[in-house]
Amino acid sequence: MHPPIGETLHRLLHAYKRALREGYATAGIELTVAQIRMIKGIAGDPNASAQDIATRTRQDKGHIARLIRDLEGLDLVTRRPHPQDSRYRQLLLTDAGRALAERIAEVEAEAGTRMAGQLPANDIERFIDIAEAMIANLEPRENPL
Amino acid sequence: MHPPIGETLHRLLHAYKRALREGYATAGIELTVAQIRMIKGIAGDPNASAQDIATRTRQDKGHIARLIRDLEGLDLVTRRPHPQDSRYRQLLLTDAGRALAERIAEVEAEAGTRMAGQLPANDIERFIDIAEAMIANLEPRENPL
DNA sequence: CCCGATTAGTTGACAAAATCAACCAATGCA
DNA sequence: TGCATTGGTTGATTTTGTCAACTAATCGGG
Repeated sequence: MHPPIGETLHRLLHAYKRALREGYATAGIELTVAQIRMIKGIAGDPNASAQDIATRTRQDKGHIARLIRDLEGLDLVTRRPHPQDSRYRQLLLTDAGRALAERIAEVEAEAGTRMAGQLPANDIERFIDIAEAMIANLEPRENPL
Repeated sequence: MHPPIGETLHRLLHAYKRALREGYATAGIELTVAQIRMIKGIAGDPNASAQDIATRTRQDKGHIARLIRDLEGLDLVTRRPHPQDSRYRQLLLTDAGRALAERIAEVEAEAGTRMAGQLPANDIERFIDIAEAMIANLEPRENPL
């Protein structure tokens, strides 16, 4: 039988986050999962603004602002004003931040491999595609095409 | 391209929980997502103990104990001692609890339908199967067979 | 039968994650 | 110029999750 999808999702993300935390801990990375998500977000899109990341990850901008502030305090991220529009603050990783991002990528790849286990790569791709489709279904479309 | 699976999972559960909260709110159900998970857990397995639910949902037993205490305070759940082993406390829904569970099921079915969107039922089942497989991969097996 | 180990449950303390609202500064536009 | 909008910051709070200590009940071996 198929368990309800909601329960499955809860348990899966829970298990995955636990695996990540363990991986980070053994790698000596002392950041929270949310902070690490931020690092990855900035690494994957340099010069993005906090607002960009907030909308992309669908998270509260206040929450994001605090995460960035903390990461800046740890000298992992720097902010510089946008040359044209000084409301924005472009986000960049410091050297330490970039080095950390690489280590994070390793840990995540490991966790991902462990999670994938014996599943064929095909299934994983399919899983992600379905998940993205479901996200799109859930999101209130302001600009339905 | 495929976004990293971790990000996808985060966003999916986030979007799903938001959809649930909205559904609960419009249905006039004033409980948190975690409390509602508990109600469902008890509804689906009457006479289960707190420990049963903790292990099944992989959640901290202290967390579970508090949720149950609150739900009992709301007259949605009752506890009675196990006839043979008085360490256990069997969990049961009250009449109000059962009535609520039905309304919850409706809201969740709706959210599930919305999330599934145009996706064929086939894909959804496949998704759940893959997710369950990944959970199994992540869980530390104490009894590897 | 007794004693130590185990198990279910409770509680305290806390950390992490998320939410909501108010607010300021810079920008864009009518 | 005046006003709505946007990016960002901060405060307050709620929800969720984690770890540890503790009680009470049960189990199992000597």
